[in-house]
Amino acid sequence: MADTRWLDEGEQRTWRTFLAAVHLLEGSLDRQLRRDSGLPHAYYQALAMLSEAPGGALTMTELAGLLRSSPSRLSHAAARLEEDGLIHRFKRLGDRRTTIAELTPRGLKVLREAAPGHVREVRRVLFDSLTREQVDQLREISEVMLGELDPEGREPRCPGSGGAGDRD
Amino acid sequence: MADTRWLDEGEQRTWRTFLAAVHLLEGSLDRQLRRDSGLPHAYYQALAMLSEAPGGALTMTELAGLLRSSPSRLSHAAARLEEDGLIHRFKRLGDRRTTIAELTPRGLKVLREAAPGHVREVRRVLFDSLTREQVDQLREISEVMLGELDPEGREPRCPGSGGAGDRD
DNA sequence: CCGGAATACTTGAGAGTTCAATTGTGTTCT
DNA sequence: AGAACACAATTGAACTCTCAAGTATTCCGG
Repeated sequence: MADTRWLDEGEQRTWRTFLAAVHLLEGSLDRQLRRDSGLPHAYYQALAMLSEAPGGALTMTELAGLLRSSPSRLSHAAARLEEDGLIHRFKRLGDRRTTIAELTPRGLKVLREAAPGHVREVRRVLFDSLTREQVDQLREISEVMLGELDPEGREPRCPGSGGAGDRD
Repeated sequence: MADTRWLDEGEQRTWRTFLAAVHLLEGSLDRQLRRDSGLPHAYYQALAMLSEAPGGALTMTELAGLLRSSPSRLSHAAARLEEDGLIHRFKRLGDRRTTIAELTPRGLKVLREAAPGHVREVRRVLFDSLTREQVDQLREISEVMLGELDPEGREPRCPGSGGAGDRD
């Protein structure tokens, strides 16, 4: 094991600032969504993905892929969302192993009501203070990271349009 | 309430890619550290901050500030770290309200052993794939975010040098 | 068409984070 | 000095996430 190449001055500053920013950003988003809609950010994202899928429905596996969530995490989330009546789960005839998650009218309503405040928050903590150039830079940097972390590369976006517009 | 300014194409792609990347990145770091040292990333960070503080000690409030952690979170973390013998807590004479957290020799050892693998992981998932320019861009972007999210602006870095070098 | 492997999802336990409430201590103002 | 306030830290409950197992179903090679 060769001796470690530590982070240099610039890298370390970047790394720590980045970690701090991300930590606060997630807290901020989560707090806002919980307060205004009762949903944690991750659950909101699930509803958002469903809303963009054709028919407002996806299999658990598809949804997990889009959210880059473990099956387990999604299962727990879906259980809660279903209990709250925001989605419902069912099986397709002829396939007893796949589960479909579908946005309920109530789920769509909650999503629609939460969306504006959420987008405002996203703008406030991120886009409002970044230049157009920085937004592009951040996308490229994120794509590089994602390439390293998720080589399979699930689709970054959702094709459909059965949903409710771009909810974040 | 004016009608919402939704994210445009570019912003949305940036936002989603960023979220996905960050989510995977945190998972990756946390998994690596837990596996190799038994510590979650947040706890590792606490040890790292202490190791850089003069005397390997900080008050809970100071440490919370550096980690951008709530007092509660830090308290729980400290309880666990103390139970594991990685830090210990005590009061200064003449001040019965402030608590000092101090790295133990064992804590320093654990940190030292965990550091190389952690830095390797940080390089692998981030710095290895970014250009020098992108690292600078990411720092600037993070600083902007941080400015918005933490206007008080705790010091981004630790002054001291009683510790064990730059452990991330 | 049978048996092993892969797939789809769920479950339960354990751990960390958050929020609200609490305790104890120092500070300040009159 | 005494009361009100602010500060430092902790606690417990609720919630989410992770990991490891477990169940059920489908696929596939011989």
